[in-house]
Order: sequence, then structure tokens, then C-alpha cells
Amino acid sequence: MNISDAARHSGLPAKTIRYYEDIGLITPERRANGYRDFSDQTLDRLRLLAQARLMGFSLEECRKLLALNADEHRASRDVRALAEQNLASVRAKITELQALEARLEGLVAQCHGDDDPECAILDGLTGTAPGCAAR
Amino acid sequence: MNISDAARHSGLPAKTIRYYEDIGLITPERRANGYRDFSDQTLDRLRLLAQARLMGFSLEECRKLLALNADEHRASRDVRALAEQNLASVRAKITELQALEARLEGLVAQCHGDDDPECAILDGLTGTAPGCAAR
DNA sequence: GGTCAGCCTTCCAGATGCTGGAATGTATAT
DNA sequence: ATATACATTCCAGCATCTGGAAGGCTGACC
Repeated sequence: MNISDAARHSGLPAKTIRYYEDIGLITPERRANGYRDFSDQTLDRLRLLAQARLMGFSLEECRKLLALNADEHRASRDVRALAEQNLASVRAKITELQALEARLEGLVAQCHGDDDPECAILDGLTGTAPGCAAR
Repeated sequence: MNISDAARHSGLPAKTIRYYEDIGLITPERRANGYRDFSDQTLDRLRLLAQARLMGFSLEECRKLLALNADEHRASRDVRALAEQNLASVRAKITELQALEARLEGLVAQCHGDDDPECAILDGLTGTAPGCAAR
């Protein structure tokens, strides 16, 4: 199977697949002409990669997931630990962004948004107390 | 004022300040010895940069904010538009991450997390129907 | 055989926003 | 003279691709 078919079947761009090979996440065979030849096994790895990336796992986490997936003696505990770690960092990012959202809302709410140069957002960002532009 | 003082007064690392000069966000004077010399004006720009970065603006957005801040004929409408754009992208990211969170929670909840190799998370990521490992 | 489209390959560069480190120069104090 | 604590530039790397250039291979058509 050629790279464009592998791309179709995995949902990943061919460029990304080559990159994944570069960093050792997959090792497809080569045909005599130098073309990559994707086995079903390699395709499975690509599909796992595609799904895990969609689920927010980093490439290094994906590497561990691939290893666990290939290890028939794995403990599901280990997989779960990875997923929980990922979940925790997703939640941390959400919390952070929500704080950002609140602060931005506060700034935007104070700005008139008209033709006037006086702007509460710039005042907020430059540490100028609101109204200082007029003083 | 030397770069380390500028760093102290703006809250930005000296490295970051040099980088901001590299990409043209600031243009501090130079002394005879080649050292940068930060004026109050340049320091103001650094402070705006520091705050705007904390508020999630990209460096290109910061560039526009700096231009607006320096333009006494600006319309606060334009500043507000930038802030709202930023707010919208923050909200979009939150929504995306929340969807991710829900999907991850779903996966994690199904996984036993014990010594057994059977794992709902891997099943979910590989498209294997749950329970297929036992069949 | 020639030619063309449409694959494939490798390698280099760029995006974002810094951050670390090396090699070197300057200022200040003792 | 030396020690230190600054300063400078330049190069490389982080994560994760993505685009493009230059060139080779395949398969169909004439």
C-alpha cells in the first residue's frame, strides 16, 4: 500500500506520515523502487496515532500508547494512567483559558468601541488607571 | 537603562526583550559601547507587550496594539475589535478542549485500570469495538 | 519510443514564541 | 591584575507539522 492510500485509510496527510517515520513512530517497509509500503500493522499504528492525536495526546505519549498497544502483557492500569495525565492537562488548560476569558471580558466590557481614542483596553494593558487619558 | 533593568521593570526576561527587538516590536537606542539603552517610551512598549501576552494576544496582535497605542487618532473601536477577536479564539479553544475533556472522560471511565491487558482506552483509539480483545 | 499526468522520494525552510548555550566584549570593584 | 557581573551576537532546539523545490518512477496514450 502506497503512502497516499495509507493517508486515506488513516486520515493523516502523507507529509505527517513521513514525519512520523522520521521520528521513529512507524517503520514502513520499502519496495525496490524506494516507495514506502504500508502493511496492515503499520496502518493500525497510523490509525492509533490519528485517534490519539485527536484525543490530545502528545507524540511522546502516542509513542507510549503504541508500545502499550503492541505489548500483550500490558496492564490497562498503565494506559489509564496516561489518559488521566492527559485529561488533567486538558483540564488545567481549560481552567487557564477560562481565567483569560474572564479577564478579557472585563476589559472589553469597559471599552466604548467608538471613534474616540480613549480606550479602556489600552489603559488596562498599559497599567494606566481608567480615565487617565483625560487627565 | 540597561536591558536587565528593562527586564525588571517590564517583567520580561532579557532574552525575550532581545527577541522582541529582533522581530521589530521595539527599537531601543544603542550606547557607544553597543549596549541597548531603554527609554521610558520603549519601556512602556515592553510593559504593553508583557500585559498583552498575558492576555493571550499573539505577537502580531501585539504589534497592532502597539501601533494603536501610539496613534493618538486611533478609534477605540479598532482596539476593541482586536480584543474581541482574541476573546473569540479563546472561547473557541475552550469549547474544543471541553469536547476533548468529555471524550477523554468517556474513555477513562470505561477502562478498568488493572493488571489485565484488556483496555477500553486502546480499544477506543484503535477503533476496536469494546470487548473485542476477548473474542 | 516519446510524452504527460500523477504519483513517489529527499531535503530545506518556515511557522510560533521563546529559551539555552557558546564565544566574546565591557564595566566596576578590589 | 583579576574577579564578577554585566552586555553582545549567533546558532540551535523545543513541538508538530506544512509548504515547496528538485528530481525519480509509473502507467496510459499516441
